[in-house]
Amino acid sequence: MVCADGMSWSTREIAELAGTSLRAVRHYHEVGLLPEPERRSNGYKKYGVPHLVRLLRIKRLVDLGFSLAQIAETVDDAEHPEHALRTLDAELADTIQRLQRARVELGTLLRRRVPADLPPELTPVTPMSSADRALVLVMTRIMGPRQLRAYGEMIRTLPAHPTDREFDDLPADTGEAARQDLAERMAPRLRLLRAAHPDLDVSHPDAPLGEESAREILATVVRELYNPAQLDVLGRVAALLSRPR
Amino acid sequence: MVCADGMSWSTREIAELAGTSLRAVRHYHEVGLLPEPERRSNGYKKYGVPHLVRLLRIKRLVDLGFSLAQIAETVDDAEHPEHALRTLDAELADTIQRLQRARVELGTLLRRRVPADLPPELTPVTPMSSADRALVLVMTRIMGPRQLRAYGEMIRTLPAHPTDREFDDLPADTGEAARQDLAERMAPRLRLLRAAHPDLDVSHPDAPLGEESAREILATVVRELYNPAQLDVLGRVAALLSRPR
DNA sequence: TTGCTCCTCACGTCACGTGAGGTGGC
DNA sequence: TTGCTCCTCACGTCACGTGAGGTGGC
Repeated sequence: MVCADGMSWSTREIAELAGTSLRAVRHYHEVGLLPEPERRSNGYKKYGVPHLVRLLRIKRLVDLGFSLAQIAETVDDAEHPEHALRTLDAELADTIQRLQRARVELGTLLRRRVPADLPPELTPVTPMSSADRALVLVMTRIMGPRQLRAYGEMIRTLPAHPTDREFDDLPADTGEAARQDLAERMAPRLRLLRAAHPDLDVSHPDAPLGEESAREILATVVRELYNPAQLDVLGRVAALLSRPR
Repeated sequence: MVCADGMSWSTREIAELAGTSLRAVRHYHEVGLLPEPERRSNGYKKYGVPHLVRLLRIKRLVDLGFSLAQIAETVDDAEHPEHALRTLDAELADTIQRLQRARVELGTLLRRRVPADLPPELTPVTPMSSADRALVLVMTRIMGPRQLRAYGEMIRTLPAHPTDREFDDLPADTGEAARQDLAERMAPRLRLLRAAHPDLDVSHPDAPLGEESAREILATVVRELYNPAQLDVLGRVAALLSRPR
């Protein structure tokens, strides 16, 4: 490939020289970013110095994070593309923030060894039933930011209580006496929790959906996540809580 | 949409509830991540609570950065997918590093208001000719890390010199006397630069390509970037430098 | 003849976006 | 009849990756 007055390169060679792939070079031809060079008599492409320089310029801008469309606009005017640089910088800053937030969550999930389907700030110290996890997941879309904060605070600080397991494992055909008994043992604790977290009140018009539909959705979800006995207990607890003690 | 025993949602509704797009929901059907719900009599899809919960789970994992293929593998087993979490975390860390490096470069480019086609560590304080810029770009691929460091150090600390512009603007038909004169005025400075940056020596077998091809490529590029008079001056300078003074 | 490199289609990837064209209930 | 929502194809996006099938010089 060495001639008297210089050198020329094959597609593979120029790709390797520039540190990109064969296909990338061809792709830059296809989109018109890099002109096709002359051919040898056998049809092989014959790249020269100008192609190498342009390819290196393209690669540099690609590595910085520019799209090929942006490169096509900026690579030719020698002036300093300040606006493009600032825009890209802002986009990168955004992306980095998103990824870092994700990493913070991943780190918390790994440290606490909890299931990955809930955000850590809504995950209690003690394990949850899958119904409870599903409910929390729905809550993240139903509640407004203020309610969610209160909800998270409650969940994270929730101490284990004997009635938790009892409720989670309640058979669908539990008798009325046992249901009433469980409700009466759950009520005082829930009363305390509500008093400790006043922002939890659903009537705060904080929600993104409006109170009406939020209530409706919540009711539907609860009805499908828990069995009849559990639903009955929840009803009894609500009745106990609505009566001033 | 409210029935006696609960609620069901249209595709648009469930998408909005979950905070994703209509098309995303349909895409999850297509790839088998989300089962299709039953239809109403008119063929409309009728989503229930299980769909909502699954969709929320998918969205959560997508937001964390998992691919749909990974989600398909992990969303079903309730156990803590530690390996997947660690792998993703490492990938995110890598990506963040890359983006941050790009931002550092962008910041330098913006502060120094220099053309974007060169890495800042190889950009001098004084403006360069486009031929010089092209040469530097090629050097980044020809030199090894050690040489590049020396080269960058030299370029960044390079003080302006009257012969710079004179060389850049040298007409192709410059007479011999003027060429010799310019070469003699350039030589002392280049001798000093070489002495100050010993690692610049091309015979360091530091390069990724091997010394032989590096020399060849460099020669070709130089021959195409500068005009005959400039090349002649470079030859005369080299001759002067090779003679001990 | 056997490898090796080069060439040109052309479809695949990933996670959807974006119409096109048609139906159903008010 | 007019809007509105829903439906199903099916092609487009972005920056290439990945063969498939053929040629040319040693």
